[in-house]
Amino acid sequence: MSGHYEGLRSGQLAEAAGVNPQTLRYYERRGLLADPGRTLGGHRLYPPEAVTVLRVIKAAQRLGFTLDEVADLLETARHQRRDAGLAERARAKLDEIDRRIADLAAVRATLREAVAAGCDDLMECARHERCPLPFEDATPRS
Amino acid sequence: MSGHYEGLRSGQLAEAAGVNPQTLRYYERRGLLADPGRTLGGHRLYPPEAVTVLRVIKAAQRLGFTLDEVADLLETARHQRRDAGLAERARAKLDEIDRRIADLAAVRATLREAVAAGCDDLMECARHERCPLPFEDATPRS
DNA sequence: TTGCAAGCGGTACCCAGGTACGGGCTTAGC
DNA sequence: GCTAAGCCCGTACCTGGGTACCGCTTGCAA
Repeated sequence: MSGHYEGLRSGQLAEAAGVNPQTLRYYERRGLLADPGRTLGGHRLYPPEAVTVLRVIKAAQRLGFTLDEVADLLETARHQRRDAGLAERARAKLDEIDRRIADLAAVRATLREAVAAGCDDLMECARHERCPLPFEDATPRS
Repeated sequence: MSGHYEGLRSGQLAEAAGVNPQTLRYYERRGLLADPGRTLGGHRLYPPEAVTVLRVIKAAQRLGFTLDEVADLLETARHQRRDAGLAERARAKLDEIDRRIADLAAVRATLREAVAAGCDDLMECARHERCPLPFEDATPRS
């Protein structure tokens, strides 16, 4: 019964989840982590499930969701709403990622052409026509 | 002979190149744009070639080069050095882009699996095993 | 009981690539 | 000569995802 509390201190949670302790406070401010309980002295005391929440956050980040999107996803999950669950947002994110891949593929093609054409000096290429580099203004496209 | 100067004022150059006038000063600070001449009153006066330089910068950015890399590329071009021309850096950038595409493709595959598996709630998935989402810690891989 | 690590809140800083603001000058046209 | 627009410089702000520093308080064990 040594007067210590149940749960994890911020340092322990940070350690367990592999993040910086400061990041916990940051996530709390951003609404990703619910306000934890406190000891009498005001130190944070997290329930063990917090480790899972952090792992979920990191997994979602790896899938390309921003912290705002993750906060939203968690909020939806907490309130059992069905308005736009993970599946739908995952589909939207898939489209986004497909677009990013397409953009990168276009850039890759251009770079390949530049290498193939033997471009070796940007300014030179810009002057002497017939260089594959896209000097004309960007097509906004969005 | 109305007493006005030859060349472009910053507003004209910005307009011609499709950038914000503030961006010109920013590029100057970053070493991408050489210090232009000045009028007697201290206003910048750019040679017409500056438009080309700006187009080159924008083209290189579109190809995924950072401003520091572009500054380097232009510096190399100006001094006629052969130490690591555009071609070599373009090849390095190609590899970088290939890696980014591969990362995105992996994320895409995971998202597809999650959608296919019918995941609709992050926290639920994290608890009930057999969800394809990568909750285990990231493989650093770099 | 006392010593010291760990945690507290608030604020500032980091990266890139810009953009905005404000007070005061210059320039161009009439 | 006058006026309006344009430009000067310095500085602060923005996004996104954190990280660091500070002086002070708590927790806990020897």
